[in-house]
Amino acid sequence: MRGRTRIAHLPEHAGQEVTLGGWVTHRRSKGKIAFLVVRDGTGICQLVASVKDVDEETFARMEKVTQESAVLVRGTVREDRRAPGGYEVLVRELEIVGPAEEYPISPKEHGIEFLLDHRHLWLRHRRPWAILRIRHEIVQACRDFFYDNEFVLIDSPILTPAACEGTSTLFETDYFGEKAYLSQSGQLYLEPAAMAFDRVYCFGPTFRAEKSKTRRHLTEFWMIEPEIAWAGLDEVMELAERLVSYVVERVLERRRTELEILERDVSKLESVAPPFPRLSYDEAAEILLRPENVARAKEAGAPPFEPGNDLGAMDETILGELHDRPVMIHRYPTKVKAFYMEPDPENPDRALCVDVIAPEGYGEIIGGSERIHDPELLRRRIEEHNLPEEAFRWYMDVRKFGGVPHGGFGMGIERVVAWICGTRHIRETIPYPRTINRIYP
RNA sequence: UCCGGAGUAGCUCAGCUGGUAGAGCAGGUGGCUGUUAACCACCGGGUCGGGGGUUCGAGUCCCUCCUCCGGAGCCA
Repeated sequence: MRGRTRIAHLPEHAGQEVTLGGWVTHRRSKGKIAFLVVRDGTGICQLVASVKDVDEETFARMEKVTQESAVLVRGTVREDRRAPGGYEVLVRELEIVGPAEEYPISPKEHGIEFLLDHRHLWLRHRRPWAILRIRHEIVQACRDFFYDNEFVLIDSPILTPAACEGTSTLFETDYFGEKAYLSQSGQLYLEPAAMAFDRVYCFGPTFRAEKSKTRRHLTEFWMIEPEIAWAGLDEVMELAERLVSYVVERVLERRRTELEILERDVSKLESVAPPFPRLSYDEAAEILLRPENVARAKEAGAPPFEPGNDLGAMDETILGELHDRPVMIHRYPTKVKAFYMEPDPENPDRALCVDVIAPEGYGEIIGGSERIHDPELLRRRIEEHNLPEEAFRWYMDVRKFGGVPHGGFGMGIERVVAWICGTRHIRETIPYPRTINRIYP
């Protein structure tokens, strides 16, 4: 609507008459004076009307308008420290554009199931507002980072003919009579593109039919995946720490208000800067096997760490707590990792891979590796993993036609948002979460 | 899939050793000239998750199924 002032810009209009459009969040009437708090997506603003300043009908509307009704207001902006945000609008005219029925989300507490059932309305509230604006900043920061570092955006397909890392966790769908699967990673498509563009990345939704029921899992989540030609594990790790540090810095710089709404302890984020501590799997294993850490895991009821196995949630928490910034764990046992990871030439039982573990128990946010570039080794691995060779023919071509060392990683956006926002559960970090038992709204 | 917990008003919950349903918020009506999740008074609101059983009597005890929550594994 032309001439509408948005609430975020009210301070620039102090003393002037403005038109606001917004939704009513609270109504407080007090006899001959009435207060309305409205929200317009950019901020919140208190409206005030006194019975002697407005006509009878306008005052009656102030007192009657229901929560979440859409209103259009004309009035004068005034600085007043009693108003939330420091500015309020003295109402002259109030039009109820879209009246609201009885609104289900009341100002008191609600359970998570109820809120998720009403996610489409819950989005209007402060906490989702803050989290999703930080998500927006994180995504934009990633895009800026890759642009500034000369990465080319190569989006990967979502409908795919075969698995990247095994078929058990794929969503299957029909593709004109053939089986197709929703993508669980863009990586296989990025590797060929890295040979064409040098540095590439993709960013899109990925789908995993894992029956995970934890606060770190979604069945549909967004992943940002860079891939670089001529890169080894060290370059992959450097890129990861630079990206994560840049993202955190951007949020601290531009989303202070949102972090305050979430009551995030920002001192925990301010220490995030390169270099991140690097720990080999074997060094991590040594730490996890110390008596105090074994006892700690036992106390929490977590399964004990077994050397040679992947790290569990508790193991990641213990390792993450040792540092004030994300920790990078590299060179996991080859057998617990994906088929395409390059073995360490110094110890082929270890893969040239890295997981980045966020602090404060938020767990793995990045998984990456150097990729196998020798065609014969890759062929053997595909065979060992019982993967259909035919489906990987084009992937083999990356090695057959000028194979070079290359590597990259995937970063789960929602986990990064959860960590930076300090939200306990990942389902709040995406507008419409998809979990094992939720596909509504 | 496994382990633990919970389903009672629109929402969040209380309801003891079995005796026939309650509070706050939300909604409605009225009052109040600076409220801040405003306040005060009054009013309406329930197949106690479904099914079965024990009992004179079940929200409460037993069996069973369903749903959700927390955690594990798997992963980003």
